Amino acid sequence: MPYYLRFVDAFPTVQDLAKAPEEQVLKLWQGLGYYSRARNLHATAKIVANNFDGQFPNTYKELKSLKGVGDYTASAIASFCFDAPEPVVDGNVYRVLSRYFGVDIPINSTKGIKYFKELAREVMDSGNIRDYNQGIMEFGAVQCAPKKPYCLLCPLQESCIAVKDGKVSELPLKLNKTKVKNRYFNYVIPIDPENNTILEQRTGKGIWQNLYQFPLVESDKNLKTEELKLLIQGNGQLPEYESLSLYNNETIVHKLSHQHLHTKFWILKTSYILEEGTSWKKIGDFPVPVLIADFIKTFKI
DNA sequence: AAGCCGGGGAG
DNA sequence: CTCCCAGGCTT
Repeated sequence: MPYYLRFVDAFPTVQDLAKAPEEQVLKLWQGLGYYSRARNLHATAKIVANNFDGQFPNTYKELKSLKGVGDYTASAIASFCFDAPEPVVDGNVYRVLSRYFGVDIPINSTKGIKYFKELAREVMDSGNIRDYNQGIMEFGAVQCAPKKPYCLLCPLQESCIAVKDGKVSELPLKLNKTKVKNRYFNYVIPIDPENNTILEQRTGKGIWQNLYQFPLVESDKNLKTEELKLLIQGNGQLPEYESLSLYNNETIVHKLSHQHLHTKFWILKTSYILEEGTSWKKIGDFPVPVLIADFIKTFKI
């Protein structure tokens, strides 16, 4: 709610969002993760403002053509906002349908995605699509929960196949475990005599696209001070240092679903004035990943 | 079809 | 600690 309220306060209309700089959008999104959603939302606002005269399209097909709007979101908007008879299939719906009908097709397989969408369409209440769609999702979230669902007091327990077969805890079936990759991050925080530092924007692919961070030295293992010193020798992006010291004695392990980031923060004191740098007072203006935000919070310059 | 993308909460 | 969670895009 705090994120939502700040967001709509900053961008009351689609035009406001469309004309905002991406940095402001990302700053308001900071901490939520999945930053591509913020970028897609921003891109879609521009399309709606510029190509649709500020009017959201009202059909599933047109909605789905918007960036970041896939099958679920297009169905949700079309049904909630325009009363279109489109069934929503989110994680909750997968759970309710797979259990109630006893379907063990993996929900993340091509076959499963198609099967559950068709099943959802068959059982939906077209004449009351808003309440139906929101109801089945809420039912999945509150009653037919992932763990410890309330089967004993469930109004559907007598006709639920999973209850009958004792397979509630096994459904829905999902394939593919994510394997975790270990990465070793060394953030080097330059501090000059005027308390300037250096922030860089992450570009290209991968995590935290377009967010900011301190100069990063990635390695294939944890580094000792001398090893880092060797690596940053002749590194054009870092100034020569008076001192280089490790800030966190314990390596910080920042865990994403698919990556464990073993992180060390190094304080690099320099006597150069970082003309192109960022004043420490202003670093709060930049959108940064939680890992960086947590460091900034604890570090006293 | 498989992989990638973040962070938080529950137990 | 470990386990679990979602929807869309890219490769």
